[in-house]
Amino acid sequence: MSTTDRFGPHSRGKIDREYVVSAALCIVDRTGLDSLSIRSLAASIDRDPMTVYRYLPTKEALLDAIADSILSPLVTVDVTDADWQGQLRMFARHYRCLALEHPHAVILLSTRPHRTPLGLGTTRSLRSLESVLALLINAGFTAPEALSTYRLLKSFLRGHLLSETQEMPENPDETGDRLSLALRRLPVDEFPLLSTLPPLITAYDGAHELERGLDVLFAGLVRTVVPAEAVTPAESARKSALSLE
Amino acid sequence: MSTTDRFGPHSRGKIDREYVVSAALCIVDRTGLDSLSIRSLAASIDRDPMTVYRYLPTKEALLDAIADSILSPLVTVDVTDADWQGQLRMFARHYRCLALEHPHAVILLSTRPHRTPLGLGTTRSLRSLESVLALLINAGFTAPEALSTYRLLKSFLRGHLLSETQEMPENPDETGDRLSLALRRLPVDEFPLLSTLPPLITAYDGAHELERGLDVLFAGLVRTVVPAEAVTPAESARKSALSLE
DNA sequence: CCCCGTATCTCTACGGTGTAGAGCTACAGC
DNA sequence: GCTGTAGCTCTACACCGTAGAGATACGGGG
Repeated sequence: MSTTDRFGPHSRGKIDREYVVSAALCIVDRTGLDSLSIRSLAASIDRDPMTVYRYLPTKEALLDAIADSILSPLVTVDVTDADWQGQLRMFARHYRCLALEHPHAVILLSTRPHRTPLGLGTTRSLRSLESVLALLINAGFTAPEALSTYRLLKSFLRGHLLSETQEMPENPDETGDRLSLALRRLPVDEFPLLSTLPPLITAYDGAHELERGLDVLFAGLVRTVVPAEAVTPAESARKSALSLE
Repeated sequence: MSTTDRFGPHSRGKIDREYVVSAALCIVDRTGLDSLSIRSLAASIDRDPMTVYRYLPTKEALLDAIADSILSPLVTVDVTDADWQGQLRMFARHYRCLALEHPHAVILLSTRPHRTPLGLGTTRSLRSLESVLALLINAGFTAPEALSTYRLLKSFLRGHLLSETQEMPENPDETGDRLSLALRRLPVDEFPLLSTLPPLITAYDGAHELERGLDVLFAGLVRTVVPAEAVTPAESARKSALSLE
């Protein structure tokens, strides 16, 4: 029984923190957040449970690391672009894309790190905050406005993704049917709208909903904090039409 | 050992679902969500753990019930008021108020019920949805616009409250100090803004942030979906043609 | 009166969890 | 060859959610 006695496909090679975290993310993607335990993770990397603690001090830290790893490819904004709306839109779309690659982990993104002002902690998220602030200030926002706008965008993104992953259960058809059935069964006099609109409610398009939200948000920002014409608004509106995917 | 053998202060009276749920909420408020277990709950009502299952089928159901009970006093909107912005603002403020009474449970509000389209399930939340839809449609929104707007507002509220409870850790002063210290220690060349703005970042006012978000949102809505001064139905019909696909 | 069905609650037990602490194993450098 | 150390494992503990069977008390019909 020497060291290299039994190597699985690739399982007995070198292990590092990143590998452990990605194995954890893999479990979450395949079988849901609830089924991720230190023990199941250890089994998936063919090690003893306690080995995990060589790389992560605690399960909480593991969850934080997962969230961080999902968001790690998040683009940074082009600070020099005068079209701040376009830049923020790209940023938001990219965030959504990254998040939706791991629907079972979205709740981690919206929820972690907890109890840390501005949700910073990793240098990466600091970088994205810094770049958005710079973008907005370059576009004529005051510092408080820029900060507030960043928070507004981030809150909306979090909430939207939470909503979107809730609206999209694993079996869309069946759930949609059950839902519209349930709605139609409501007392018509008490819920005149809900018992009438089910086809509308059932049809949910997350990408479209995000774009619409961004439209409203940017229009509102232009109205309330940047009354001067920063960019040609027609242009950015036109660009919103052809969305990401 | 008769039925009324030992009555604690008030503990051995009648028990019902509502009482159990409120005991659970009490534990969450006092000692955090993590410390709520079926067993700790049972101890707090001086019963055997299994007794809890007389009233709630599962711990998941308990968490849903907690979330529901927090939101249960949520006001319904005055459908006849032409000032939809004012009504929605009141609605949002009330939501925030209710949520912040239970900071440790905010995560439940934003997160449950999971995998249920529109987050409905309880008749109560249906009622609030119905009333907001009616309000907006009365104000001249088309049905799709109204629905989309409801979702937008709800996403923002969720995200905002998540953010706000993260920004407000239990010990504000110490954390604020640590934070601004950490920020000041950043490499100035890489983070010119962040290492300069800490006083701004440290000062966070959730109520103000919410109002600002609502300002932006409403301004944006006026700009993008209700440019004319409301209500003429012909007009809103025309708008619906070009607005939501 | 007893008897019994039912509602309420408890006991016991099972398989799972995160993780503390000590111990094993294999290799690097002297 | 010896030793320090990095990586990993073993054992154990306290706790968790909850299934299933049993206790206990009570209201109503004989």
